[in-house]
Amino acid sequence: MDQKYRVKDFGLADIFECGQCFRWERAADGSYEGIAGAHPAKVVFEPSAEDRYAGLLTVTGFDREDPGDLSDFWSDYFDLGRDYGAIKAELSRRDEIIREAINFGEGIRLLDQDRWEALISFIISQNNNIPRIRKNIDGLSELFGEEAGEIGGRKYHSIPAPEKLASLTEEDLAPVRLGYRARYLIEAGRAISENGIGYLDEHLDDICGVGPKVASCISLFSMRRYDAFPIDTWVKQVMEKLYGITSKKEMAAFAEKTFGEYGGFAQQYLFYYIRETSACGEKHLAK
DNA sequence: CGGCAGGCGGTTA
DNA sequence: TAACCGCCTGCC
Repeated sequence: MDQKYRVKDFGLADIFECGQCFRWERAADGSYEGIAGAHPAKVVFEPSAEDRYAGLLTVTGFDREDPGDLSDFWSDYFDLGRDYGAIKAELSRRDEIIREAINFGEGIRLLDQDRWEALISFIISQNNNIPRIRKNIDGLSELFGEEAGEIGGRKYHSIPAPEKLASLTEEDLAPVRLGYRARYLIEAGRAISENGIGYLDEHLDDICGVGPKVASCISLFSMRRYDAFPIDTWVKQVMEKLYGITSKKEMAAFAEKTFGEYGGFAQQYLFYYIRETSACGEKHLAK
């Protein structure tokens, strides 16, 4: 069943390539196919003639079983209720330097992702590179997740549930090539299957394998903590380049002072900007 | 071959 | 509390 939305401040590449998610893939025509939680879908955006960041968004679901009405699910997922124009204007007003980054990623929106999916994804992301992160998540899902649907002959699987992960051994997970992260995933499975997903509200950083950066990503991308400002190697690069700040501590203080409750949005604009414009980013994308 | 990729846990001072 | 080190893996 198709869902159609009139959107603005919206760009598929900006949204899916700005570092917040790992399970969407660009097709030759610029549409994306992927899966959010247990919902596989094809996402098409047709920009208007006047504004390439405004137009018609069509989400076509390919759920294996009838999921019921997903119009609200996708609206929430793409954060369609938020006025990104206002956020961009406010950030630009607070800080002139970030304008360049915002101008570069005008179509970015913060996806409202599933907490369990975010927890697993960002544990896997540590000391890792994006192609391999994607590979790890796909492999984990294909081997141990539930079949969720099929798009054009390709089967999509959800990330295995906490109970499923808790039942596995590191040996079971060896084919996924997670390295030392396998143990962290199993322990996360145990923590959540025993205590429920609400455990993350108070104990996110008690989970083994979740340090400050990973916790910050999970908070921002799945717990609506929009003030979170994850500082990774890319953000370090861009803060040094644009602001001349060198220490992580100063970066955090600057972000809190300058971007405040919009830190997460600022982080996404900055991350995407440096990833897509730096020589390192170009090299990475070429592969 | 060493270096590195969207860090973290553990140890040490 | 801060600084440092080793780490699975895959690709340069």
